Amino acid sequence: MRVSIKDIAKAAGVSHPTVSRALSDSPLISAATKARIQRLAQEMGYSPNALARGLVTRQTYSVGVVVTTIADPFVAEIVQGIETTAHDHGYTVILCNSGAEPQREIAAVEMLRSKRVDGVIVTSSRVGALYLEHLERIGAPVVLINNHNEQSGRYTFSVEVDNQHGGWLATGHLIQLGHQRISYVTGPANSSSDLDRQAGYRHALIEAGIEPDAALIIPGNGRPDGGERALEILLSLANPPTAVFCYNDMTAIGLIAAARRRGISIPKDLSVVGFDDIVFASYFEPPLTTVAQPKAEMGRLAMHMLLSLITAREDNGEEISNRVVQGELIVRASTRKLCKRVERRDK
Amino acid sequence: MRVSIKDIAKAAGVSHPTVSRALSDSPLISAATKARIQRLAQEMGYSPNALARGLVTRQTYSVGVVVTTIADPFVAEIVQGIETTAHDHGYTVILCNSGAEPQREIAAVEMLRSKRVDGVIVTSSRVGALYLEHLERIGAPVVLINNHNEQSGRYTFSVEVDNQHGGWLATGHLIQLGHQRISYVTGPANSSSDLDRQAGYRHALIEAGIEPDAALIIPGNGRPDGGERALEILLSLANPPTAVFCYNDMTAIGLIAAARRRGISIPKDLSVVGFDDIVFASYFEPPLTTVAQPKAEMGRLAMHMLLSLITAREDNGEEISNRVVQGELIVRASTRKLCKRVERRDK
DNA sequence: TCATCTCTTGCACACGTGTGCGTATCCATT
DNA sequence: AATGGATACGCACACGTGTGCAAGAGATGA
Repeated sequence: MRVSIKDIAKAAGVSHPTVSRALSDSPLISAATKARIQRLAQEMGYSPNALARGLVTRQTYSVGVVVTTIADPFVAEIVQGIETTAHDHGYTVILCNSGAEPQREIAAVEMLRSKRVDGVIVTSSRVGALYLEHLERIGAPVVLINNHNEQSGRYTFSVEVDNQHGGWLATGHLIQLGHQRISYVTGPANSSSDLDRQAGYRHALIEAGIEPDAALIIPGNGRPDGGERALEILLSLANPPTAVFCYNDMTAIGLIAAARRRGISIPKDLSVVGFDDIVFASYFEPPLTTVAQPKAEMGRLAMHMLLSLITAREDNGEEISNRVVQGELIVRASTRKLCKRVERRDK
Repeated sequence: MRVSIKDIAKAAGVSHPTVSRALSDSPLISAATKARIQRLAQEMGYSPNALARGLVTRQTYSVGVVVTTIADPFVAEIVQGIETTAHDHGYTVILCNSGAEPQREIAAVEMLRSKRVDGVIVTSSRVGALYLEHLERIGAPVVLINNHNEQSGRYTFSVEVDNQHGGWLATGHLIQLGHQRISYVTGPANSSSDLDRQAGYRHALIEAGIEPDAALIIPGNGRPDGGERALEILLSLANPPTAVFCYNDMTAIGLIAAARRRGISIPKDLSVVGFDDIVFASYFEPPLTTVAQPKAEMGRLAMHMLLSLITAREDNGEEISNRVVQGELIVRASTRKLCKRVERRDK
């Protein structure tokens, strides 16, 4: 049978409030009985009931983390950062895979609400207006990762990478290597991160005096198969590019695999840049040039922000604002200088 | 303010037990009031308090999942399987990274005990006797993944891949390709999975009439850097092997990267087999031949087993036993037939 | 008409913990 | 010796929910 503070109270010949106070190290209890009760609790194998405690204190010390799928290594690294920070502050993580199905997302949110989590971190790729409304109903602060939300509510904030700057870095790197015709392979449709990376790409081109060519924007989907298809489209172009910037590393990997099958050498015939710097980026052949997102760091930041929001509800809130972190260009071997090939300038 | 069943009771002009029964669809309540109360609950935005419910029913519908690190894509895929199955049965997953630090593991277990989880799944690489004892103290059933535990307790069982058979498959494949000198690069020290894979390796060699050579067993650590170092050792051998079976894919990747730097061609000069079939195995160059573990499936199985154990506590338990699943050899391009090279037979 | 039975609802308690407030004890001060 | 204050502890209630049991209201049969 499970031992409660009442059992300890009976064993020690005191009342249960005394035990409660002794275990929480209250100054109201004499040092002698405090020590006696603590030893007793230890001996009897007492474990405080977090449910009962949460019921009365209205604090559960647990946070919900909603992801599309934890099997995505990019997501997993973020969650790693979240969990570690949460643990260090005595918080517990409840994991929810939404699988990008709205119905499942709703169910997850309802569950978190029911469990009375102290806060929520969401790293689904897109967050519809309807979903955000549900999120607000939890009645707990919410932090979004890589989800730009225009009107951050009273208690919802976000941590995100500077996608535009990242796109600018990647494209600028290719330009500096001498490339003029540079493709962009898009990510999932309508994602704000895709649009921002693309904006950075355009910005870098214009800055260098290169006219952006709509034909060089090739649709992808953020997954390897999207990259594979993109390469085929790219090759069918009348005037194919000498370099390509991909929405993310997964896309780049697919594209490179397809290129290898077609006998196209990377980076000799085509330079490729990715985005994210997933775990294996340096182990691919060729090692992938990419824009690194500080994934674990972003998880840490999000959790810290959430902790601030949680405690800010009691204290009058210190000012918290959305946080934007910078990606970092990591040059490996999938890009190289454009040289000694006849450069075909259109128009 | 949060709405409780008492608030609904007041609004409906009934007592709170009536509301409780109406919402749980009890046959004791008339259809009319049941409908009225359910509609009222909907309107008032009622969300049941899982804490209070768990306190009285002694069921929390949440399970703890302890992993070394969720950032390991292999682990993440297992957790994906666990979470999906848990969700489908109305259960919630509490995630704990142990980071392989014993102190952290203990803390995690204590936290899970405090939260009164209904069960626990552990997929840390090694589980010491002391740790298992702590685990038992949770007072909830435990399922271990890829952790062979000799004496499974009253409520602890396991799901694991057949490591010995997997090692036999990998080595057999190399033998069939004509290789005679085959190395094995070990995993983390003293892990039972490593010993079992090595046993399968020896078994396949002996079966084929090849004398196992202790010099060909090279220490690794389960990570890429271990594989890189292994390659150097391997090259320094007087009579180097023509093929190598690595403890896992991470090791193989490191080994292949090191080989590339040394100008050694895979699979022309050296055939390489991995283990696990991590997500990117097919995207590496060359695509990796490996023994696939059904990761998501193992997660599913473990969760199903846990559900059985949980419900079996009330019903008299149906018989549950440890489960062993078979890996599958996946032949890609990192291995190939040994041919037309002078074969050096020792002794 | 009265007893019995079914249907519906309320009362009271329990789960385990935290906390405001009252009170008993003891020591020091006047 | 009486008063004051500090110290240490118990009483009672609250958090939100589930459930055994009693009780009231009708309906039905004798």
